[in-house]
Amino acid sequence: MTIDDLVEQLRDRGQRATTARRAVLAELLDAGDTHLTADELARRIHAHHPAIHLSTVYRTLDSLTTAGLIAVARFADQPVTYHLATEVHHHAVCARCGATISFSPRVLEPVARRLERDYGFRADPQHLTIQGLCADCSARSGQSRGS
Amino acid sequence: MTIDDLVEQLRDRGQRATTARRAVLAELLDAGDTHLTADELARRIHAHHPAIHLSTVYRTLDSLTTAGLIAVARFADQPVTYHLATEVHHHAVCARCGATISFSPRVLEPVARRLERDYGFRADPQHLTIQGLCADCSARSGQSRGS
DNA sequence: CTTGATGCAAATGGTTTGCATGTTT
DNA sequence: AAACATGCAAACCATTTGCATCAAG
Repeated sequence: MTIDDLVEQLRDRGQRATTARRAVLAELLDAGDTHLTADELARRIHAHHPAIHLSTVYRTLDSLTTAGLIAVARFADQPVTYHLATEVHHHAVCARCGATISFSPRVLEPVARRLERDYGFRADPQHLTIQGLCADCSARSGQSRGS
Repeated sequence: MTIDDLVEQLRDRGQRATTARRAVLAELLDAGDTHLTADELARRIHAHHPAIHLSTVYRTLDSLTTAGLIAVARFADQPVTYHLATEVHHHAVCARCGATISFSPRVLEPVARRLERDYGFRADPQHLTIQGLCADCSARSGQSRGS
């Protein structure tokens, strides 16, 4: 997966390939698994393109999301984060220490089947976040439970 | 489940039973399944207690959440909503028409088992929202999108 | 009467928007 | 050239906070 691939996809969806969009895609590609907020993206982009404004980053993220190139992830109270949509995944977040685990959509298949069977609902979970306790914290805390 | 029950629970957790808290609990009880935003709550409360300030509602919601009496639900871009924690449930939200289905935590058990087995992660999903298409929209799939 | 909750106003922080200008096609 | 994207500053909206006052235990 290269920036040119992404730019091509962009064009295929009828969107223009501007400097800002290339820059956003480049940074997201560079970030790998890491999810970035609009602000973090803007900061990184500024290193190479000081003129690209935060508001443009927001608009760009919006276009790219609409185009289906990137996906949005929402963690608790934190600002929204973005990542390439190349591979869907979900998160398990430890409520105590904040550790996050990524897991495959396959894990949710039983749920999807159940919702389809019971309600005719066709689940298409884009980015789920499941709370809980990671192995370490759950070992350390025994039965007592935090908020 | 009555307001007095709730107030008792509140006291049990060492929190004070103030007018604001009673009012918030009363409205949430009255709302039933409907999830309310802080603003909606404040508006309703104003009918009986015009002096209760929105910021107090926020603080109250915070206390009640900490006390475990109410739970938070986050829908897409909308402001956070609250509901009584009497019974945990999750939501399937139609990405097209916005229809929501509530489903039981039992549906998620296979996922919880899987996360525990694979990662030692003990899931405690407080309020999940799964996107997808409701039966109706998925039947007439391919149309324009409402809000 | 002590601790904690409230009202108010003002601040915060993430995100959006109007408009004139610049860039992509 | 036409359509669209951008920079900037200002608006927006949900939520939070400092502080003086008030109510619950």
